[in-house]
Amino acid sequence: MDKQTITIYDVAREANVSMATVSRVVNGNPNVKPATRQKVLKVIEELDYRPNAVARGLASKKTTTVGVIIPDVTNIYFSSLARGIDDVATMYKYNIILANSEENGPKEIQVLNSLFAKQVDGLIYMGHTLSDEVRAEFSRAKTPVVLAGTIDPDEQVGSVNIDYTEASRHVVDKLIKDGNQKVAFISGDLNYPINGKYRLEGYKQALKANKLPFDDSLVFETDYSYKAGEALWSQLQAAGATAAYVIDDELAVGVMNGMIDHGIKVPEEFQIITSNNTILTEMVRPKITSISQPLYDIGAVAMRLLTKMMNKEEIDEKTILLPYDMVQRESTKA
Amino acid sequence: MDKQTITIYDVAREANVSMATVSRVVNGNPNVKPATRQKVLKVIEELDYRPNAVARGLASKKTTTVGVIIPDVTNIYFSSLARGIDDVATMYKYNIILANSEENGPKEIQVLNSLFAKQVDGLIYMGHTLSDEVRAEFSRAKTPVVLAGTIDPDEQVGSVNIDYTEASRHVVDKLIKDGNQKVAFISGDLNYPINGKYRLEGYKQALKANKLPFDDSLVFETDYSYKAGEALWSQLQAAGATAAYVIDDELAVGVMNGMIDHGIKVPEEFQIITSNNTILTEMVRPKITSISQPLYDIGAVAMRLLTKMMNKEEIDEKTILLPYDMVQRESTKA
DNA sequence: GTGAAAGCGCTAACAC
DNA sequence: GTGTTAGCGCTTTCAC
Repeated sequence: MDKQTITIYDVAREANVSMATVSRVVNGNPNVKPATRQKVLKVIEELDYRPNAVARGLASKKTTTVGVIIPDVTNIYFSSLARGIDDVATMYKYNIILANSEENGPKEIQVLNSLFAKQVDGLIYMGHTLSDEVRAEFSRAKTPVVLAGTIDPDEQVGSVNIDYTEASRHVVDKLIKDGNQKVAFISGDLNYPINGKYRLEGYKQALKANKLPFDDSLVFETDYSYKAGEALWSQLQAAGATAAYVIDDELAVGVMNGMIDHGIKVPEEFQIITSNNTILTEMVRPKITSISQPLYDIGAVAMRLLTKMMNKEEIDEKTILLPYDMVQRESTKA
Repeated sequence: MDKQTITIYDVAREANVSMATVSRVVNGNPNVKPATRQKVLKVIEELDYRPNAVARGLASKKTTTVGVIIPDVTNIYFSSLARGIDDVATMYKYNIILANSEENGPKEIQVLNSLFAKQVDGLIYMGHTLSDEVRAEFSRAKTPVVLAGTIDPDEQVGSVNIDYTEASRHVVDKLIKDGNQKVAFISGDLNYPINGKYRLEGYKQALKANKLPFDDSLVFETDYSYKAGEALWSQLQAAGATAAYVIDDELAVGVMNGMIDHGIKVPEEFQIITSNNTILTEMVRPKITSISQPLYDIGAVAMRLLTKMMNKEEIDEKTILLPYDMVQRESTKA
């Protein structure tokens, strides 16, 4: 037997006012006489009344909830973005429905449908790529969408990223200038535009600027995992690489440990630069030089952009690039 | 001008049936003639009808949404739990509202209120401790609650953990048997029962079993952070410790690196065992011996338990202990 | 400054 | 097997 849930109606009755008035005080509407407000507040307190957000959502067509699609919360890159998202969401009184997509097509679609069914006011999408099916779902629902740390080559929806091409060019250039003629590009799936298009392009630009030929055998496509990196040492040796730019920190740690475990000295004989500057880069020995992306900020700015969209505010620019940096550590020459 | 949202009513009209029938087919109720079902399905397709979960939630008083309180998604220990939670939630058609608490009292309460206002069907709480205020909120809302990787000494609500005392006793015993007379206990906040009560108790039990005195100066209370660990080396040296049991992996890596960076050899001169067996333990050199907790499973089992509670199924035991293990690596003697 | 009343889109008896 | 009809608890015109 549920202890009867108490509603706005109960409060109205006890306070001798109408539901509308109670609603006004609950929502901070200024058009209420102070005395009335006090009276209502007192009754709310006495009855321990708690507004039902579901009913409010139905009536107002706003849920103050946003959906967040994440490939895997367990991945520090994405969870850092998520943290930024949640913090500014909280700041603006939104809650987050978090869903792991595994970047698995059917599951992604199902999850999106479920979020839209729940009438989220907006959506933040994170992933390595944006499939046509997902894009189709975005336009089917009229809900505003922002991508965080995720590229949409078409720039149809809002997005927050760094300039991956430029960052990649920057660090590969450094590696070359430090004396490496053969710099490996160690990537995840090259079908992801962020890898195969942007970062690879930056890699090529650096080669070109230094009048070095592009050599296919120096491009490695592998899993985003520690183990995958660990296994790469012999192929890197075979290809004659003396340095590598790696697109993921776990992968980079794997590459480095694989090298070291097989007697190759870092940075003396092999140099490494990675991409995400997660705490990992500081926990291993030698510490790894890295591009530093403002992960938390990417998430935070993405959520901020989304709040503007949800409020139908004027947006000056919906494709945002945040500045990156490079942190010099022990896996490269100073 | 919103393109008019289409409702169950529109479908009913177009299909020449009642709203009830549409509702039945949408919800998979078998009491519908196949022919009718087909007709309705066809109209749903044509109109691109999508059920509104908010309206459903209001009418049925079930939102198929559960709240999840997490101190920090960015922490791999908690995000591993969260991943297990989300996977079985999805399996049972629930969505997760994820909220970072920072283990900050007022924020925690506010977040809880917001989740309850959204009428979550259940709640999973993660944290290092359970304040009285939080406990009070739990009982104020009649919503079922399960703790994941979190201790409630009172066992008032459901919970899933490992036996921290026993695990702690086990590894400290090993360290002693391996020849260490002075084993440090490196902990986070000792006010957290999981540390100050359970794990410390296991530490003491191991000492006692080996007829070693308890020595206060071997107990270190510090932050759960890499930096904090790194700074500990001199105090450990001063105390004469030759081994340590550490309650967090990041902290353990910090302790180890601090030692190594100051010329102390691990494991020859100092041995370390940590608690969470996250991927970190494999990424550093030497790799760190660890208690292995089934983090994903703790989350998964917690969510499973919660589904049972939400369905008001019979629960045999709401305080669940999952088995732990120890993984021997390079930071201890074989 | 306040109230009356019409929904929001759906479920859940209950009747037929 | 299908339809009717109350609500669910709140917001939001529109009057006054």
